[in-house]
Amino acid sequence: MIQRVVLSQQVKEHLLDDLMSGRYKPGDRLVESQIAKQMGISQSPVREALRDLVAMRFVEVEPHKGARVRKINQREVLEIYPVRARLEELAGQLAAGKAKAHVDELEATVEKMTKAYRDSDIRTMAHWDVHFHRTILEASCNQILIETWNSLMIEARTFVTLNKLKQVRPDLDLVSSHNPIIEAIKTGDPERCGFEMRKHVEGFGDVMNSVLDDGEGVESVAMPNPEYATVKAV
Amino acid sequence: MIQRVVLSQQVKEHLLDDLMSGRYKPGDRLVESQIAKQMGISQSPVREALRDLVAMRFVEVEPHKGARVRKINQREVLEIYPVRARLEELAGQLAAGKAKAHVDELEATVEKMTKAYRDSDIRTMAHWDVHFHRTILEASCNQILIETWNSLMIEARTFVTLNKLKQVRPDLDLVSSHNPIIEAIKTGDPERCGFEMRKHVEGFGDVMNSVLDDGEGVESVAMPNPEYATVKAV
DNA sequence: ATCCTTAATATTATCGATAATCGTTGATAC
DNA sequence: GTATCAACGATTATCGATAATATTAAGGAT
Repeated sequence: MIQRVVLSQQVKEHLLDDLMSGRYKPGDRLVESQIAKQMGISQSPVREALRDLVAMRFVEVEPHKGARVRKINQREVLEIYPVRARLEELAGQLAAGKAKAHVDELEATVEKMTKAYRDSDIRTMAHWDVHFHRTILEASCNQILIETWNSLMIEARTFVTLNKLKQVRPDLDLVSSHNPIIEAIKTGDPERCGFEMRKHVEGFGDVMNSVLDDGEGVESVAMPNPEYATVKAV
Repeated sequence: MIQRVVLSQQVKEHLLDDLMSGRYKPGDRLVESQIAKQMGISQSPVREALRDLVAMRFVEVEPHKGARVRKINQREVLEIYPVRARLEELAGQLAAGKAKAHVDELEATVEKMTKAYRDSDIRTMAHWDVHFHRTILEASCNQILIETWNSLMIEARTFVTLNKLKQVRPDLDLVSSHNPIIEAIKTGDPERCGFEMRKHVEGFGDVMNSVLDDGEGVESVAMPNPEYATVKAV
C-alpha cells in the first residue's frame, strides 16, 4: 500500500470513489474489518475514514451496529433546492462586481457542459455544472458562505439528479439556463445577479419536484416562490 | 470512568464543555495522550472525539502535528450574518403558517432571555436566544435547512458574540428586537415573517460590524443590504 | 406454531504497544 | 554569529489483540 498521505485519508478517498461510482448502494453495510482486510491495512484508519464520511453525510453509523451507506430520500433531494437558492442568491449579489473577471471561464464551463451533455456523459456534466456554481460562490469572497454551500455536497447530489433528469426527461435543456446568469454578471448588477442565480436554482427545484412527484407518492416540498420555470423544454 | 455511552462520545462532550467554558483557549494544543491519561482511558476514543470536533469546526488538526482549538477570526464572525440572514429568512417564510402554534413558547423564550439579560448571565441568554431561532427553524419543516443552520454552530458563536456586545456596548437592547418576529408570526404572512427574520439577523450583523470595526483594524464584511438597523439603543 | 432463553457468531469499541513523523536542541563548520 | 545537520524527545498514525455489544441460530417451554 502507498504511503504518501495518511492512510485514513487514502481510505476515505477510496471509499468516496466507490460511493460516487455506485459500487456501494444506499443501505449497504460498510464493515470496518472487511474493508481493512481488503485494503491490506488495519481497522483504525478505516474507522477514521468512515467517521469522516459520516461528517460528509455520505454514511451513517449507529453505535455498536456499524456504518451503512446513507440513503438520501427524495424529500431531502427536494428540500435542498430552496436552501441552495438562497445561498446562491446571496453569492450572486456579493459576487456581482468581482465575478466579471471570471466571465470567460464561466462561458468556457458552459461550453464543456454542453459537450458532455451531447456525449451523454452525465458525470462530466455534473462536474462542470458544479464548477460553474462554485466559481460564483468563490467570487463572493465569503468563506462561511462557501463552506456552508460545500457542506451541502452539491457535487455528489448533482450527479444523481442529472442522471435522473436525463432518464425521465431527456427533452429538457439543462445547460442553457446558465446563460442568463452570465448575462447578469456582465452587467455587474448585484440584484440581477442574485435574482438570476436564485431563479436558476429554484427552477431546477421545480422540475425535480414535478419529476419525483409523479414518480412515487412523495408530497411536494414547500417552495416559497414557485412562480417561475427556468428550465425550458427544447 | 462511566460506561453508559460510547467513550468517544463522552470525551467529545467533555471537551466541548471545556471549550465552551473557556478552559481551553483558541490556539491551545489538544494532545491526545495527555487527555487520555487525564481521563484514564486510551488514546483511541480521544482521537475519535477530536475528529468529531473538527467536523464541528471547533478544532483543527494538521496531519502529524496534532489538534488545536480553532481560533475563529473576526472576518469569520462577521461573514456569518449574511448567510444566517438568508437561511432564517427562508425559515421564516416556510414557518409562517406552522409557527403560530409556537407563539406562546417564543414569548416565553423572550421572557427567559430578558431575565438572563438582567442577571447579566450571558451564557443563559445565548442559550435562549438560540432556542428562539431554532424554534422557528424547526417549524420550517425543511430538514436540510435545519441541518445547514445547525452546521453554523450558532450556539457557540452566539455566546462569544453576546459576551463581546455586552462588554463594549452595554447600552444596546439585545432582546426586544425579537418581538417584531413574533408579531409577524401572529399575522401568518410568509413574506413578513421572512422579512423580519432577515432584518433581525442583518441588524445584528451591522452592529457587530461596527463594534469590531473600530475595535481592531478589520475591514468590514460585504453586506448586500445594510439599509436598516434593528438593534436599538435604549 | 409462537415465544422466550441461550449459545454461537459477527462486528464494533477500546486497549496497549510500536512505527512514523515533527520540532527542537545542541554540536560542528564556516 | 549564523547555518547545517544529527540525535533526541514529544506526539501522531497505525497496528494487532481483546473486551463489549448486537445479531442470528438453535433449542426448549407453553
